[in-house]
Amino acid sequence: MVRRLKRSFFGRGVLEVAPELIGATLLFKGVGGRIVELEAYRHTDPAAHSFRGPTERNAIMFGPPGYAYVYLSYGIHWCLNFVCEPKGSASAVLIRALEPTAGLGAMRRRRGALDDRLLCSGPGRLCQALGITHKQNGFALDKAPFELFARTDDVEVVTGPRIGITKAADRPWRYGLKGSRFLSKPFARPVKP
DNA sequence: TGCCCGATTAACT
DNA sequence: GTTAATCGGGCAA
Repeated sequence: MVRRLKRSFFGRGVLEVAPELIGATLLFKGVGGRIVELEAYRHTDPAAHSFRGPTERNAIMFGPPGYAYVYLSYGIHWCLNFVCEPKGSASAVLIRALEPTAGLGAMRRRRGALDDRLLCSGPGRLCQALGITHKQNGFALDKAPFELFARTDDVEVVTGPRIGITKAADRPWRYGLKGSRFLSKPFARPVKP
């Protein structure tokens, strides 16, 4: 039984929502896959875009949950977030990697002839593969052209420090599907006692 | 207005 | 391992 995720799914604590999204399926115009990696950002978190208050860029983060926040990273790459928590809490999850399952042809065309492992393994890569840009900023996640489906299988979720940030880099708010071949980077193996 | 730097990636050595 | 590409946000002046 496939269950569509509604906007209300996101109206809870971002640290609660984040692990539940691992294994969920994200499609944009029928192209996408299974979410295998993401990171949580809260407005009380110095690494979050919303930390210093609302601006033109981050306005969507301060709106209601269940919408897409898309921003340009390093002047080059688009990155996709899902807004979480009640309106005004300005928290979101950054979608960092997908296991491609639908529309492989379109993804290969947009990304160039690469190893399928590199199609969606990174926040900029997956936006390029799905064709997501600033035009989708503010789109509802439970309405076309977006589709989101809850996971249907049991998954094992691993956590670790977030990637590519300098502030609050110690907080373990990166979540991944254990053993996935489509992570942007491996998670550190637990150290033996 | 000017300057620095970033929730990144690919192509280097 | 290192670094260029590329540009908007945020802050100092």
